[in-house]
Amino acid sequence: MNGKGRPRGFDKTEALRRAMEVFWTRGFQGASMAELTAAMGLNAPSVYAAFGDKVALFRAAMALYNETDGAGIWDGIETAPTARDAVAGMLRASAEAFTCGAAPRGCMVVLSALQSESPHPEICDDLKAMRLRNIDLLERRFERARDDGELLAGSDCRALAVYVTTLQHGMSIQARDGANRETLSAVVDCAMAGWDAMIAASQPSGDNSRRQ
Amino acid sequence: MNGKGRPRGFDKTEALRRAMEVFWTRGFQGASMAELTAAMGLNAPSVYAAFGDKVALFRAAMALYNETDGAGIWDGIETAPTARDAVAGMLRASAEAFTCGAAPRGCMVVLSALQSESPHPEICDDLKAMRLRNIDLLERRFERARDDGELLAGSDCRALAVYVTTLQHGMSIQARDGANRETLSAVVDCAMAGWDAMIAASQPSGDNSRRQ
DNA sequence: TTCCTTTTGTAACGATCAATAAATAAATCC
DNA sequence: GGATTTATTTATTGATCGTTACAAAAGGAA
Repeated sequence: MNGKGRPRGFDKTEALRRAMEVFWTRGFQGASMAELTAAMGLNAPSVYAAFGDKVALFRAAMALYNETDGAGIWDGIETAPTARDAVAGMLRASAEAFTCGAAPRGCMVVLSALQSESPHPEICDDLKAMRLRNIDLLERRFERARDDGELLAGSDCRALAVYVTTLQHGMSIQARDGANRETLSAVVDCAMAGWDAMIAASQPSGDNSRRQ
Repeated sequence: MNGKGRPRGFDKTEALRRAMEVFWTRGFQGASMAELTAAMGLNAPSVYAAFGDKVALFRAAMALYNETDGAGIWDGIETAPTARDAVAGMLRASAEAFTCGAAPRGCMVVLSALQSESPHPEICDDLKAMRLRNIDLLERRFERARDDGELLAGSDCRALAVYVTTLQHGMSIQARDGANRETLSAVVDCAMAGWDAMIAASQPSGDNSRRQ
């Protein structure tokens, strides 16, 4: 059932990689099908036949991103020996990935569809779910570190996880604004310099009333 | 020369405020003139006569944002008694502004035009310039704190300024993802808990070679 | 009143948007 | 070889994009 009919005349993965770069650079809304098909070196019907409509094409490109350029950023969270190493490794991997060669700056998950109330909320919901999953991943790692004694028994693991991802999201914007690898590394250095004091002070939420 | 001709039949500032909310929510690209004019309660020719084209309308809306919802976030940087107070005040003001009433979540400067290579790079450049100006503002405040002895003589003020703005940019994305005021406040608590250790460790850049 | 200026509503402009119909081309299966 | 199936090319679809002619409407100035 496989080799029936005229064979496809292009490399599907390579075409998807080019589409990914366009989505990554311009965002979902900013990438027109005309530009996408041109970058893929195809005519529109070939794209629609191979990937479906624009939303499906973006989802496939997003999946490819997670397998390629986006991989390796969050992979070390579970395997890192300590929570501190997990955070430092993820942030330093981000600093590298966000300023890597000719690839678009910053993270595709953060930058390619932020306007949730768009004609295609599905796309934005997908990306949001990925971001929230990363928070959960960090939170679980911190809970394990709390069980291991690396973090205090009263540590607010959720708050720490949100803090770290907040910084990582901001790094994507800095990268888009032109920050180079040294600048992003300096940001990570700042964060890690404060880490020990941060986890020493982290407490279960409740005294937010002292907000000025 | 003022009262000549037919008087305008709408409140220009009120109409601009409604346009601002649409741009804030949908972004520059995501906001169509059809939706903008509908939200403003006007027909297209009235909008073009009063504000010019879409780019000019966005710039006017951006200026209004800086005077209203966006005001008060960065105002305290120079006047705060210490650099620590400046950072804490700015971040806490952001946490409030990003989760305020019925207003769109997050910061319009960060969220409304991130795709720099768009058909309208001018808009993105404007916002980028605003963000870089905030970094400079923080850097200068930190330099003053260094002269005052609050920061060490060898502190890397630029790196600290980029770190703080990175966190603030990330907070906009968290707000868009649904983070409430307590969550953002907890992020600020984390940052401030690490602040003293961070400024104690901040050194002039140069040993970034120990990046893993 | 009669100009003169500006705003308003209606309707439409060409361009671009995502998506597709129809016809041709190239492979396998019988 | 003939039939079938899939891919490619060309051209086009209706919808929406930002923007604007045009003429009626509403004020001050003569």
